[in-house]
Amino acid sequence: MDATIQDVADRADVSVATVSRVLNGSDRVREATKEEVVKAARSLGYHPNETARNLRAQETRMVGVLLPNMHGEFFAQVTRGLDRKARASGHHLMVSNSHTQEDEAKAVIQSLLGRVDGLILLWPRLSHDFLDDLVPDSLPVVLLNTDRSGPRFETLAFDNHDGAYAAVEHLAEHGHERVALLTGGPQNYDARERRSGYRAAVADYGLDADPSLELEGDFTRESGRAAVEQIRSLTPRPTALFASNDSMALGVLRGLHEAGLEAPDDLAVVGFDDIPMAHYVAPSLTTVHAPMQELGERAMERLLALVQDDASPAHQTLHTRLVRRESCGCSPEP
Amino acid sequence: MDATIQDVADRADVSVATVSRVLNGSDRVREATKEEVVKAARSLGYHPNETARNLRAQETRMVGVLLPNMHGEFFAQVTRGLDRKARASGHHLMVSNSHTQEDEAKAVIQSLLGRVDGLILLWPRLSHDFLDDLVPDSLPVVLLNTDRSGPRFETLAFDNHDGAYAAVEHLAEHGHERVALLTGGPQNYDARERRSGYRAAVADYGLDADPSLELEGDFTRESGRAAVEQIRSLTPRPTALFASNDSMALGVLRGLHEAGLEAPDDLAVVGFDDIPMAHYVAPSLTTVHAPMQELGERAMERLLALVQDDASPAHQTLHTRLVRRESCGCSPEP
DNA sequence: ACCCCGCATGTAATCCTTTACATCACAGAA
DNA sequence: TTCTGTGATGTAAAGGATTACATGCGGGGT
Repeated sequence: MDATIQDVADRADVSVATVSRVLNGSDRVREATKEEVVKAARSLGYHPNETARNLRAQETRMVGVLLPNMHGEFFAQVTRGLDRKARASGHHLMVSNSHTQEDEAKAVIQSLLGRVDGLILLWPRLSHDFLDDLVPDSLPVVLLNTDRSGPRFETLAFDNHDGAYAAVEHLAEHGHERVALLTGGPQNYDARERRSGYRAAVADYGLDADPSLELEGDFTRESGRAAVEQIRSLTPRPTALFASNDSMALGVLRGLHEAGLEAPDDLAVVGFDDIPMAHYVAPSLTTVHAPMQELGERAMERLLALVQDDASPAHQTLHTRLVRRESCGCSPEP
Repeated sequence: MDATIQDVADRADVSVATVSRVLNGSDRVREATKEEVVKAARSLGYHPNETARNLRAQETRMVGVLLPNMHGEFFAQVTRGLDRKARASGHHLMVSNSHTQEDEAKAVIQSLLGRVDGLILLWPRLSHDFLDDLVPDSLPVVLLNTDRSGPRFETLAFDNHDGAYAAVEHLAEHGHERVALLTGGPQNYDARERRSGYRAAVADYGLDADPSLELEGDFTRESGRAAVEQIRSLTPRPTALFASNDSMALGVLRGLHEAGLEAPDDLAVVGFDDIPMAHYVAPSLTTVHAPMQELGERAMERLLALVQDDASPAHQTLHTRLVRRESCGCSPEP
């Protein structure tokens, strides 16, 4: 058994209150006593039991984070932002990824419920009502990249519509008239918003509005790769493609390579997210930069404000911007 | 304030003991009482305070995980494995990534100390002694990809030496005689082991043992990209390269592309890790498969065994195997 | 008719820390 | 000398859940 504060008190021949005072606030305690206590604690290898502390303080300084199991790099970036901010204010992250089923996610949230001071959920197909009766009113929640309806939860999302619009606009400026879309599935919030940006740009620039140009993907690399087959079978063949995220765009580049084709000559490609890998493929990927790390940082900032009762739930949007590289036909930016 | 077990007991007109019994073991309790309690709990939106539970049970069912801030995809894979196993046995992950400084890591471990049942550290430059007096004896620890010396901590690592050997061997079989090495830095355990595998193969196959063929990298994509410059300035120029991880290998592919060169014709490239992206670049990357997710799963399994006192610290190695794709000059496996 | 046993439930100790309040000793003032 | 104020330290009550042990009630055996 680990040493308790009582053991330290005994060893230093003082009461537990004095030990606690020395170890925390260093209230007025006589210098000699202080030294005695510190010595005793060290010699016993004493570490305060955080659980008891948490129980007493009625806060855990822990934040629950729920992530979907896709999005390798995307996920890593967001987590980094979360962790940075959390640590800066002495909080810890309890992460849970790889939940696919709704009931599984439900179980995870349930099990997190009594242990965390707040919750950050990245869960693109979330329905609000569902959360409403799962989470107690007293628990602050920040939702990332999801529908911003309810007044109860804070939300934070990328400017998906404008980003997608800019991507398609750029392809139109390159002279493309048949621009395909690779979606991220009908359920996903980001995917729906990006599709609406695509459609708006198609309409505004008078591009070919053929519904068969909208191909269904699921945000995985593999679905991007598989889409190449479909694209080649379209007549007339599209000359450009907007993929709703970078993973799929990279899959498309791979698919093209396997078919002996190449971007941008055979198909101009633009992605969304600007994951680090977008730099490093050949040709490098033109994409819409989404500030993933900033998303994490802002989310944590806001959550901690909510926890400390310094704020009430709001709804923010993070701006995106197009990054021109090779896959659209530009020469890369410096 | 959230409802407590006492509130539920009052509402259901029973004692806290009965409530606890109903909510947990469902000991022998009269059916009618049970229903009454459940109803009361539901109507109050009661969730047990996990902190109190943890204090009483003397365990938190939480595991601390410390990761370096590099290795985007690598990290994600390992975490996935950890999470899977943890959740399967009702445990939670407290992760901390992006620690770079040693004292920062120290602080993180300190702050984790009273809150977790065990620790999993992925920390390639770790020195054992350092941990020895930081972590109390009673806390189980699993070290990943690090030096396997002490008897106190469990360790788990890839078979780096054999994997690297197989990679260089394969390049030799392709007929290459000047095979360069891109290292992961002198401090890093994985990097050192992989270098020793490279050297062994170079010796066994009578390849050019020129020390200037060993280039220093740091496991980042950028260092791979930068290495291309150096490789081109070597005389005679190496015809093949073994990069100590996939991130750097991908950087090399990118660097080649920028220089108007291409693998495998201008330089055959083999990596290490087999991150998912290795499939998806063009040309696809021949690499040594390291079972990252399995590493995570095994680590968690072992840690939980240690926590439950079902085991004593051991030292395991996970086998690696070469995956032939395009960047070495092979045609890809089916 | 009496006793005992078992089932359903209650009482209270315990986990470890923090902290409001109590106490004690001593110095300086009257 | 006695009283008071102050600084250092101790005592004990939370905080919320689990659980060993205690209690009380009713039915079955003799």
